[in-house]
Amino acid sequence: MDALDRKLLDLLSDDGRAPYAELGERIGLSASAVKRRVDRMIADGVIRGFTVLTDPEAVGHGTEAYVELFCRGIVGPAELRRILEKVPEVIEATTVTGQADAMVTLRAKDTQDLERALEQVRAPNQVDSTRSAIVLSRLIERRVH
Amino acid sequence: MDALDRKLLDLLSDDGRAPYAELGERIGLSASAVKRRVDRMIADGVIRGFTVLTDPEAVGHGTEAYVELFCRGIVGPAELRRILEKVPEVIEATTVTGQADAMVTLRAKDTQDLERALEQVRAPNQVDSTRSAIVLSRLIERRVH
DNA sequence: ACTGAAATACGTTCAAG
DNA sequence: CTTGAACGTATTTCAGT
Repeated sequence: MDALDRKLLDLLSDDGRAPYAELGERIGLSASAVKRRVDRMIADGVIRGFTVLTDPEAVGHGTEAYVELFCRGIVGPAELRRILEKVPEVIEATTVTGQADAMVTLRAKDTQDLERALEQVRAPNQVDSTRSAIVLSRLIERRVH
Repeated sequence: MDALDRKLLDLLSDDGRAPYAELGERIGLSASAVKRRVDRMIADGVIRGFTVLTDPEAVGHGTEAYVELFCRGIVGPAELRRILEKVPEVIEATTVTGQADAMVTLRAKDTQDLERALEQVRAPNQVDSTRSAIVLSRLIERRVH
């Protein structure tokens, strides 16, 4: 992970399908040298993969919400994962510091689907309560790889 | 946006660099038909681009936090964006329903850098207070495109 | 560790169905 | 809208530096 690798990640972040020759041109390397570096970063786990970015609205996920989870007693990460895994609208979940036990990001078609998903999250009796913040507008969305 | 388009997005979500021929094989189309669909989704704005996924730890963003922003008086989205734009650790920011005015996601090298970023967010006198939840462990991380 | 060339595979276009 | 063939590029490997 030197400066060239970081530049490569920046360029791939902008265009994950950019040809190696073009990437090499921008950082002063040949296509084969670029491939070697990308391959090494994949092998080292620095690069986890390549993906497509879509417009959530167009794909039917126009409604997003941040939900804090408060659990009854002590609920471990493994148990939390088992609960949240079953809800397809859960696109991200982490345990966090603070009063809440977990922070969950939900994506649904509309507020009705969001409500249904929330009900599923709250259904297990390990979950005591939730605190939701529905996304109104996006201010910033940076691709930090 | 039919069922085949959705399948294509699912496949590209898993591997954004998958060859068209391979994608076509999986959904029962030729490479050129796949290309036409992908091109159309790009033109329609359904596909916003392709990117690389990295291990935040390996890239020097091991510390993440969700921060609620409470503002003094009425602060518009445009002004909020101007404030948060200046802080490179801010990777996502949205206005939300509820008590908080905005939800901000921060990524930093460590807790020290996180603290510095938080200070920058709180510096403008439009920001009254913040409420942070530092990420301890990832439970779920789904690529919903 | 990088380069450049050679071989293979892929992306892209287009006539035809 | 899709196919399949033809053509232009890109990827991939490897010998040489």
